[in-house]
Amino acid sequence: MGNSKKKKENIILHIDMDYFFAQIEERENPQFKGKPVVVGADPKEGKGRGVVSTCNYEARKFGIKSGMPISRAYKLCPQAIFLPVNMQLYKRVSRAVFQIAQKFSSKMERVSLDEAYIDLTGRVGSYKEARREGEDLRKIVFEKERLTCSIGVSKNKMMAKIACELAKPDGIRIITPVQAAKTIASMKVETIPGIGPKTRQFIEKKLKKKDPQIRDALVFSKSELADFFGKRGEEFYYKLRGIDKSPVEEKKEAKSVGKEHTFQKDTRDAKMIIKVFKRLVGDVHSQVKDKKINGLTVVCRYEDFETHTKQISFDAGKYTEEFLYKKSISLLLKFLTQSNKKIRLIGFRVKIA
DNA sequence: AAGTTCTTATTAC
DNA sequence: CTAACGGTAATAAGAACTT
Repeated sequence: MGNSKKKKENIILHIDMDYFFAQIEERENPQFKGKPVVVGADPKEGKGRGVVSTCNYEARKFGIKSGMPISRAYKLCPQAIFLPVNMQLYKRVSRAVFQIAQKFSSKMERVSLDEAYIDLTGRVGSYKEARREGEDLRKIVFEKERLTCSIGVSKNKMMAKIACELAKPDGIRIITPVQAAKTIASMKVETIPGIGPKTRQFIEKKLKKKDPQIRDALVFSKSELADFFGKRGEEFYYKLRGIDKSPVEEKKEAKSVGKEHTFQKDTRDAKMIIKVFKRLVGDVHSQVKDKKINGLTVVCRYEDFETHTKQISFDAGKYTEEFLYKKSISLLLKFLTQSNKKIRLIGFRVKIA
């Protein structure tokens, strides 16, 4: 390759807003600053059923974390400020932030309300320059929105995200290509996107070692990983080595839309269940009424957390709410008939053609 | 036997 | 004293059913 088509060096930036929902609440309510703030379900004196969506660092000092049952968060810190999720507000702020980010490259992939990847390949010529860009972005976001964020820069999406994790909160971290593999070697295998608790447990069994590090998992060959984990296995082989070829691309249209509801108390009250279900169908229908759909799924979680689904397919087309309701209600009723257990959650989802 | 459809498991934010 | 646990979406794998 010693000619004119010298390959441009890939440079990817990952931006992640710090404790996003809670930080916005602090911004809107300065009197919260310095106090523990928890955004999520209503704790209801410790009897609430939801989870923590986001919390600030003061709340984390008490052991509270995202995804934790709100009842547990309440026990850990009953005096915290518990706030409901104000999604409208967070969406508006998210749009403002990423409008700023967009100016740094037209190639941007928003992963969620608070995270995005930006492809700087070709736009900047070096990691030194990329660092300056990142610092710039952080500065502008803070000046315009009074919110802090963290940024990671590296040779691919996965490494940029890991770099960002290391930068948190309110920081920036660059991992150059030569540093990549070595930097992640001592991290837990769950650092790799796609490796969650179940996959980790499987790896633990294979290695006869708990909390395996990435370096430990390097002993597996590509074909071994493929045997263990199928299609994902080959990906893991590369990711464990810091390699990730996935492109930065705009989020595509949703392939399905759904809604779920967890009851305050587990129930078999058909009136109530049907009433809620009807609302779910209506809400989903209003989101997709001008889209062609070709299937639907009904979800039921019983009191013991056992979760089942029933689905039907039909010809792609635009359907009325009544049609969707008629098609789905019979599936829902089967869940009531086929078990005497109380029901914890019901859900309704449609597949977009 | 191949092609859909249905169901569950896992992951991520 | 057991068990704390949302909502939304994607993807993969395998079973079940059709053709």
